[in-house]
Amino acid sequence: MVALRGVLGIDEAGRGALLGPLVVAGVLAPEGVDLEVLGACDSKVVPREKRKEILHRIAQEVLSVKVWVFTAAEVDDNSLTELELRAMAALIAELKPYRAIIDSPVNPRAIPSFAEELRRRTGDTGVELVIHPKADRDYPIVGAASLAAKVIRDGYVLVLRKRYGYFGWGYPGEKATRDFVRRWWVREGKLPPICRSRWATVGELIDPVLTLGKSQGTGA
DNA sequence: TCTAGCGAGCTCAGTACCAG
DNA sequence: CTGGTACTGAGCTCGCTAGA
Repeated sequence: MVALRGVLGIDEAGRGALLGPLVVAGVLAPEGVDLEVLGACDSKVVPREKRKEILHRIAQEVLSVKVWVFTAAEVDDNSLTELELRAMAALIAELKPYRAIIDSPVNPRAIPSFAEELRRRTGDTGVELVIHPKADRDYPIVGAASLAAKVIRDGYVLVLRKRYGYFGWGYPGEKATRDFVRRWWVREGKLPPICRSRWATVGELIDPVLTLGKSQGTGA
């Protein structure tokens, strides 16, 4: 296979979610392609229903769009940073970009050690690593990856809803998500298989007595 | 009515600091 | 030197408000 050298943007979706997968996406494009014109930007400012349409346009102009999906069980067994390192190293190894621009998943002070570890894992690919906080906002190629990750995660969520029932988008702040976990716990006596059991929120949801005790203790 | 902007509240991980 | 804790900052979405 002939390597198509280009710029790779990497971003993830679902990091803070309680239910559903963590998705890491990479978009490889030739340098010079104006993805901003196509709508590539920080996915947080794009309405959910428009993301798919923009991604479709972007996909027609880039060399490759790849995603890695980690289940809730995998998130339970590994740190989020470890999983992201794994996906990023695999994306770089497979797509062989000359430059990879990554939305930093770690504290700015931790970027040097994160970059060193990623470089160790990518070996002698010669890739230039650019790790930047809020890169999805500042680099259209990372914005495109951000959109891809969110669209793919949304797709997974829709499939999971069909199988397990409605649970919102899986974030702790959503009532639907919390209600779903509570109901499942009451009905099944265990956590749903799509739930990240080590999240602190889970303990509060399935142990209302403890939570009540805590709220009573801190109140009044 | 729709969209954009901002803040709130949730998560985790890395670093710095302090006590033993 | 080691281990625990606090702080900081990254991610995520939702909900409210203002303006077009």
